[in-house]
Amino acid sequence: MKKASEAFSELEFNTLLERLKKLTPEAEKEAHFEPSYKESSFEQISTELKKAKKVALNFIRESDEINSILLSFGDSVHVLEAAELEKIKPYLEDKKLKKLTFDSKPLIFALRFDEIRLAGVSFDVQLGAYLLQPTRTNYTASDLGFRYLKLYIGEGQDSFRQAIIDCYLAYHLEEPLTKKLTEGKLEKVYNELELPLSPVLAAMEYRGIGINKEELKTYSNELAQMINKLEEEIYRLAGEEFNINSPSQLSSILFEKLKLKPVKKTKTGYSTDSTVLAKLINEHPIIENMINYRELAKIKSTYVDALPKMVNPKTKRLHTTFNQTVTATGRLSSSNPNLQNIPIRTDIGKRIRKAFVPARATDLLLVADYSQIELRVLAHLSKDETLTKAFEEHKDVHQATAAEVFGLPVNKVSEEARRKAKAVNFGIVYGISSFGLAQQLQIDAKEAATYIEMYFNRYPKVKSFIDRTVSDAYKKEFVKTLYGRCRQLPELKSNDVRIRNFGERSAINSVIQGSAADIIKQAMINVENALFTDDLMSRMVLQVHDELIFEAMALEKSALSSLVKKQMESAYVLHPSLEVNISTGPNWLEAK
DNA sequence: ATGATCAGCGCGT
DNA sequence: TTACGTGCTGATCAT
Repeated sequence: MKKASEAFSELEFNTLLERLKKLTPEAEKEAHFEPSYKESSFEQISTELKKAKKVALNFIRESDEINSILLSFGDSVHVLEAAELEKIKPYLEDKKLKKLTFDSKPLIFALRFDEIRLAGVSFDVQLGAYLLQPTRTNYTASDLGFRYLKLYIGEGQDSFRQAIIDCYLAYHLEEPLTKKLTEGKLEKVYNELELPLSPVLAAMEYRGIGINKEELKTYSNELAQMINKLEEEIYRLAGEEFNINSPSQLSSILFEKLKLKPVKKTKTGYSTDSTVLAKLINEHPIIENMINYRELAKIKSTYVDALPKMVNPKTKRLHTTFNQTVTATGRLSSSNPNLQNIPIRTDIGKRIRKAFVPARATDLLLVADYSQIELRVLAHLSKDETLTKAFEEHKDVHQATAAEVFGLPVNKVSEEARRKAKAVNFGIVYGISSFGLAQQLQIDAKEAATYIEMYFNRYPKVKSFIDRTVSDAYKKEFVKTLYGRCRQLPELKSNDVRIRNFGERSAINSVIQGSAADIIKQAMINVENALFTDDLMSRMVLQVHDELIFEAMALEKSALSSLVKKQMESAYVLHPSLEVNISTGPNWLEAK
């Protein structure tokens, strides 16, 4: 049983592991690990605290409030009442006393309410475990305790016991995890990127971003009316009422009742997604209404109605959570609410962005975005002269690609050709196949294959970079980014060619996307430091993969612009160099 | 009835 | 079936 569980874990077959756990009878979970703890007062631990070089730290919290303070010097976990926080404050703020944590960001966040700035966090179990295995879905005490300390820790502990265990693990996982990080040459990305980024993210979350609730409320009513009209029209054209939001009900209306020709299948029936609807647009008038309905319903339910509910009543602002241990590539993710997927493409969606505003109407939002960071990273890593030169000469890269691939002079590149070249560029970054490109461009696979062939003809070093990356990945079963961030690729060992192909695409994309993620993380740390050094009041509030959004004090607009541009462009010395565009406005729409 | 989970879908970079 | 995410609604199943 133990062996099998370990093997699955090793291969990161997460779902299999989960299933295995469910099958484990209670009896096999014997030898539960029981951490010892004792209720202590500040006086009882003050001597040890004074002489300590490091201490594991955790809190027991209820909503935003700290109930108990947990400290460990290695043996038993001390549980102190929250009332002792004031006495411990100087130790928490002392950067020379190393804090070992299980998950530092919530601790930093919790302390902010008591106006304590946690300093000296030298170890974070979650960040370390993530860098070692970025494709795992979670990093529980139970999994990590077993993996690195061979402890049997039951899942589903009550919150008190869990907090004690986490504190214990924060102390005792430091050595084995640090050793593994060193072995994997992950110290740089750990110490210089993830660890210092964590308090920056905490500050951004804490600050939040302003949103105009009333504007969204008005918009919700407008959308409701428009949706209502479309609904009636759809019912009329269908000849009956049905749940338009149900793909299965819609499918039977379109493909059974109205006898439209199915375009593609899903696991459970015929697809009704937007590409299918687009192909059916001339077959029946109901389709156009459906397309419009889908767009409005999506915007209303996901944004217009959802966001106002998430405004913090105390701060009147939206506070996202930036997840630092979720993505396979090293990107951040954002949740509750997700502020990394706010609409921008359509006019319907743009009104959402307009509702994102600074705290004071006199202030501004400033958006700083990296221009083509992923393609620049590709040029840098591949050292392809043609691609590098395009950036150095400040060309429109998609237009330049079109000129190369289609053999046209730049001024003869049509919108159509540029659009195709743009899809090819995206395809390269994602790890291309002619089938995928064909589907994207709605052309046949043969034509797509010639585009790809021509691309590699004109950018031979991109081709050799991709080949090198893939063959390296097969050899090592992992790939690394600019900063040494690692992604394991067990898919490359699969006997299934589709799974191996996925592994190959992941290899290419992870290096490029992950390196870009490294760079913007470095930039965030540097920008944050520079804001303090220059004593600016403006603050970074959001990150959306290749852009940073700031709340800019009106008087600081120009100082902030130059600071941000300078810090972002110098975050990493790339060849071709990094380029950042900056714009400002009274809301997020007008700052783009 | 209520909650958990999956499928389908579509928003962003 | 070109990468990486979050989250909505509806359907289904367990409680």
